[in-house]
Amino acid sequence: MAYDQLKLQNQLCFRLYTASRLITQAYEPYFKPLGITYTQYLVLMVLWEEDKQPINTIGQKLKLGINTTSPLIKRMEKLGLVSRQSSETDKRQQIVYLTQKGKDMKKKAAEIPSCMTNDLCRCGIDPKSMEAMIPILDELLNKLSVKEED
Amino acid sequence: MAYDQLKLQNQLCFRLYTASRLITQAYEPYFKPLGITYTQYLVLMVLWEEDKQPINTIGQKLKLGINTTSPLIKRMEKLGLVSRQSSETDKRQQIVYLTQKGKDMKKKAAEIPSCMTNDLCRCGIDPKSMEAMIPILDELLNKLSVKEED
DNA sequence: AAAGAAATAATCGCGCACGATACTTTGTTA
DNA sequence: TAACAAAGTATCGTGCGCGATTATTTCTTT
Repeated sequence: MAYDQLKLQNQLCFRLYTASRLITQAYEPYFKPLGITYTQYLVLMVLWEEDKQPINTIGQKLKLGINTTSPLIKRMEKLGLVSRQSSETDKRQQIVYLTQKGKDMKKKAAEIPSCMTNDLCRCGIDPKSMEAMIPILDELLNKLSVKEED
Repeated sequence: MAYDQLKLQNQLCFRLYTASRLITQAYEPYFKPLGITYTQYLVLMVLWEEDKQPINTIGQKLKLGINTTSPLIKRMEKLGLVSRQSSETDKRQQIVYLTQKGKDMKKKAAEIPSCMTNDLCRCGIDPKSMEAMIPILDELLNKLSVKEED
């Protein structure tokens, strides 16, 4: 049984890994004109929903470590999308906030999700099937996130 | 509607991306003692199933480009897991084959999938739910792969 | 208040991923 | 056969992800 499970085709992880990569690649044509990456888009979404958040909070929402978010925000700062300043109540915290360019990007990016949905449909992908995965993925993410907090 | 879709919680891509990362992290404790990474494990699985394959074929099976696989194989060569030699019929092709160390690794890695299954169960994750995702992911991967070939 | 623990962030090193480019070998076409 | 197109590979640059370490600030405990 162990040898069977070794087979590539049986691996859930490989499918998730590949699906993630291929969908991110499908997003790419929409991000390139905006001059951002998928990960930067995620950070922007967090900030569009609520501006001025500590860098660590952003990382928690994206489930990324500080060692990933810190340089990520730094690059976004260099692009002029965000800026940061130390919290007055806690000097350890770096509060990240959107610049005007970062705010304006929201309008430019507004159509990306619907474009992506259209693209996937055009490939013959059934949106209903995809939606069926969401609760299962949420269960997986919740359980795995809890595990991380041990 | 576009603004609704912008919200992080509605994004399938983010869930796939995060699930992939968290599961790969869960694998990590098993790979570390073996001195390999998840991606290298994938290459090994391809070769365990059929030894001596062109580097490009390996990449196609993993849906990775030559610009990823080439340096990847190079690192695995340095680790002594694989070796390569030019095809005699087509000097362009680099045939990758397992060394003894690469073959021996199969036995060491044999228990990883069942260990992972156990770990996930211990987190309260229902294997049946996970299996339900596999055909949906396969549909997604097939459709997206076809798109790539355009 | 002083000492130690915890939280937050930054940095380093390494291994992916991937777009872009260049090079060699093979196949095709005029 | 010569010129050109295509296939296969390698390399470079950039941006992640993440384990590990360090530094600063805050909290806790005595």
